[in-house]
Amino acid sequence: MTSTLGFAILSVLARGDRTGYDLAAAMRRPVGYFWTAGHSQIHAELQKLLGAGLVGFEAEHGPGPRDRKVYHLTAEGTRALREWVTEPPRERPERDELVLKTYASWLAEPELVRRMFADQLAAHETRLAEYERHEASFGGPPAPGDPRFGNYATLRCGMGYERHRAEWCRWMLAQLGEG
Amino acid sequence: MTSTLGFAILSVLARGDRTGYDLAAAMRRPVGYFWTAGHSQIHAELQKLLGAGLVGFEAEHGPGPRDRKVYHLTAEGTRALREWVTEPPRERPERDELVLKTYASWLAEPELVRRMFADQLAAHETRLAEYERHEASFGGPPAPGDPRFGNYATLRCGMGYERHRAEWCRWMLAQLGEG
DNA sequence: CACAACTATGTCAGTTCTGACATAGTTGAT
DNA sequence: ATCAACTATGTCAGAACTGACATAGTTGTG
Repeated sequence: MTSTLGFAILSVLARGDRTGYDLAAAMRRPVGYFWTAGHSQIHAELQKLLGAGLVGFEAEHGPGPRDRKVYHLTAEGTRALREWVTEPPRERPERDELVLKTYASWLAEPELVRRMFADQLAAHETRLAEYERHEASFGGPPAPGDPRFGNYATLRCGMGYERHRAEWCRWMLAQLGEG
Repeated sequence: MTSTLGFAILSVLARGDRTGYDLAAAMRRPVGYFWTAGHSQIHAELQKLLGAGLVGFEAEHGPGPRDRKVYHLTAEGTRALREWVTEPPRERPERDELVLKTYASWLAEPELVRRMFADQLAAHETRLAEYERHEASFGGPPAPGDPRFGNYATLRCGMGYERHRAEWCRWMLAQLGEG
């Protein structure tokens, strides 16, 4: 019944109480690397989670025309999240615009395709360097019971992904003939 | 104006004329590896492409209560597709349920997490073996102007992806402590 | 002091996407 | 002969998602 977005929100809330605004910020970074949502969607989903009793909030007088609401997991929310975590994931990433373009790339001018992949390669290398700097700041993997383990493990996945993508881009450039 | 799904359809049609049914089959395999759509969405999108003049069709008497319609690219459709191919892709995959679960995995029983990753690893190894068998059937990379190049290049991407994922699963299992 | 950026909430219209429902002829296996 | 699977089209309700609009106090910079 609860959507994956709902569990994404619960995952962030499990690390500490947040406002909807803070949740939206987390949905950009670091959660945005593997799940995204705009703030309008988050406010709507919070209403559903509230209705299902998985989260609660405390209101305080805040900036803007409305109360500031700090959301927290309920006991039931924690239980639901814990159960969801180890259920086999149904979906693997199934939409990838670059791969779709590649599927149709035989139609296009090779030089333009080459440029697109060169740009992609540069972007992947930049991102990998960022991730590596970020990884260094951890100073080794946290224990699997530590919330930081989640961040570290997803970062490692991101690093592997960037390496795989960069390698594929290099392979594509070799196929297309350099320059 | 045309959605990415529209271009996915045009990409399939560029390889030969198809019915909506055939397009839906292609959207499962092989296009489904990087872009998915149900047949209801495909019929709706075909109406839009028709309205935009990017595709046309020829009707013939067919099974079922309605005519069978064989769709084809128009000259304008080919032009639009060719232009789209080398425009920089805006999106990279941004929803990955397994990674989201990993982000919250510190909450769960390590043994259950371990099992989930062992299952994932097995699935990736199976898929990689399938892809490798498929790759062997190509007998080397087609030239970049050949439609089969699109299939081959996306398959290579899939192989790299499965390898990267399997490696990450193995790393996770090592972190969690084997069995 | 002015102005920008940030904090913080929400609505709303429109698009996309999913899954179920509906219909009906052809083909192949037992 | 019967039955299942396949070919082939489409609708529809509802959920998910995007991007714009709306409001307004606080904080920091020049």
